[in-house]
Amino acid sequence: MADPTAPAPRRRPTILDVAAAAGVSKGLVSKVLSGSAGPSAATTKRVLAVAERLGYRKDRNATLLAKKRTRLIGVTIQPSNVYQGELAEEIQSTVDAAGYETVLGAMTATHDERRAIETLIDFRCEALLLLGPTMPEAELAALVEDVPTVCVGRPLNLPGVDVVRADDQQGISDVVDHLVALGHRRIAHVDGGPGPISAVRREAYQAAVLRHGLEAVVLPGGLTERHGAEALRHLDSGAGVTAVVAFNDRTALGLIEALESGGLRVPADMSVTGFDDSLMARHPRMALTTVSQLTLEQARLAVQAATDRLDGVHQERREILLPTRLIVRGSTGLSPR
Amino acid sequence: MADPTAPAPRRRPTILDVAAAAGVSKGLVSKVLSGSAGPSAATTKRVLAVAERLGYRKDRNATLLAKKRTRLIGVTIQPSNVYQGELAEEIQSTVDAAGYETVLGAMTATHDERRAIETLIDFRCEALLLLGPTMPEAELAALVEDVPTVCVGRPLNLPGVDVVRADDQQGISDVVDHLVALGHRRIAHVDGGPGPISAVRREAYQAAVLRHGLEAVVLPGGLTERHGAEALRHLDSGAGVTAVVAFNDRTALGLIEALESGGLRVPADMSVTGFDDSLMARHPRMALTTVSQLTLEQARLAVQAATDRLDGVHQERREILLPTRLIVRGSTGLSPR
DNA sequence: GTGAAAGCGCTAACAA
DNA sequence: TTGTTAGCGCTTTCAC
Repeated sequence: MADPTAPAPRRRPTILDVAAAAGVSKGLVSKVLSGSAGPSAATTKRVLAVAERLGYRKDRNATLLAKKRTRLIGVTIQPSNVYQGELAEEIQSTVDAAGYETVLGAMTATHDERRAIETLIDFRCEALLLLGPTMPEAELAALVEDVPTVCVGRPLNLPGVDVVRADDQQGISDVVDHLVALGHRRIAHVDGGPGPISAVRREAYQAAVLRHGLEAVVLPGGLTERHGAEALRHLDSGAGVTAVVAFNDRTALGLIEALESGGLRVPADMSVTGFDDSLMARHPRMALTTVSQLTLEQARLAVQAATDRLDGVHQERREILLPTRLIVRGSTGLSPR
Repeated sequence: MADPTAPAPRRRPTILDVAAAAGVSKGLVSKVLSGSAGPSAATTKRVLAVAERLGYRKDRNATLLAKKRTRLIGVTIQPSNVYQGELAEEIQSTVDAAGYETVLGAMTATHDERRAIETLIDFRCEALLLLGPTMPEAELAALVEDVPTVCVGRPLNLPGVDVVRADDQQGISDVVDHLVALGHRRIAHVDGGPGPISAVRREAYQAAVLRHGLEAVVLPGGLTERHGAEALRHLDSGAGVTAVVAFNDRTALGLIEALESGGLRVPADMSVTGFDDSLMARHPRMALTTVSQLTLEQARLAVQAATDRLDGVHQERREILLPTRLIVRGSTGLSPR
């Protein structure tokens, strides 16, 4: 019951179709389409017109297979993470400008970091940008052994892997100085849980309070509002704490929520600080004192590090620390005692 | 000055290397690696072991080129958009479970929607999931003419394109009903700017106030806090407005910020509502009355629509509207008059 | 300036 | 069960 008037199941045109329609060889078409010098102006024009008319598009898989270099840079990302999203967007633009292309490898519940990285390698990416990788270092080392890799946003000490991240230590140190200047003498820290960034901030906190001759009080925490709220339970053991340095903005906001629902005022009874300078921190109702990172700059430098390696500019391992900036808002005030 | 002890620039092993090392043909290796029934248990074991030892990974480009079907589903995404990130994450999981794979096409400043879609098509994606596409409809129609496409999160009336989105009309209608029940008789709307979703919500607002015999007051706005704040300028022409239905949470929060910095109290002097039920809306300091969408359900249904088409389950165009839920919080209260 | 032909690394149909 | 072979659609020498 075939309908003779129905259009043939339109096979997507190949380079051969274009070549035939333009009356040239496929080799010439390839040269025209990749913009290499050689083809005459007349041929170029004709081929381009035919390709356009046929709605021709190169098959990317075939192209990449045939090419010696792919000029592909793979980026792992957790799509639901706002910071990584912003990073990825800037990375994409920078990579574009550098004459490379990006491939995103999403990490989700069913698709862990290892799989994401493997997929990117399978695409024959020439370099990898890992946004806040969480894999065990040894595994990661084995996985990216043969491909230039840049780790963004967390410390990582692997031979061939460049690192670009914010100077968290400086950021936390500034926060503590700020609180001390306000007269606080008992300053606690809500931890970010396991993970290398938490460790950096925790240690920075400990070093900073020690420097001021104060005692370190570390409360178990995590990355989200819930963890911040729960940290309060550990706080109320009457230790006389008047200020809390939270791991990040979300943790801080969760803590504030819990404090206020318990009848305490911020900052009158308790000062609280965050980290990230997120959108929420900026709203006057929140007015969170926090630390701002140069996110876009991180993206640019990470791409730079990768392309520099690919272009043979540098060989040795690089670790780039970007400055942070303390943003003082209304969640911190003079110590009540 | 070549160092004779330096390892040869390790060429990545191909299927031929594995075949040679295992003493079988590359065809057999291919079968083993793709898990097809045929190879004996002994061969399978041996080949797998060799592949493992050599650190062999299939070249994805070669694989995809050789295969008849790619089982690839392309997803366009604005990485910095939180909702799209959440959607993408759930989409990836669902696609995974359906035996397909996703490819993300990021849209950025240098890489617009057209390019993102073209790239996905170039990968030979079998279907496309467009998250909140913004291209002109006619262009979009021509672009996705030959590939099954699902539009997520905005209305779109194109012959072959399925649509999955929240029932914004219902959501806005509920909001207006809620305000009217609180005694408000003069309710304004801060618009979301150009774009199809704004149109839907604006019209829903107009229909809803009309239904209550009230006058429609539409203020120019946009998607972010800034637009919400600016809307205030248009509001203060003493029109006696006591409640504002903002396009989304961000617009609403910007408006609240501006109102309060002008000395007005929310909701005592003015009730304000948002849309999205974002993280910020939930914080007690914000306590924004808003509308919640079933984001994850949208992701699942969108994937379902795509795979159903690919599996030949349905042919006709589908438009799926998901219910919304009014979340009443502290930003709305009794009308002051 | 243009064409011919040899791959790129894999799959899949067919033979053995 | 295993091997052989012809592509997949493109790039890239190397002649002409």
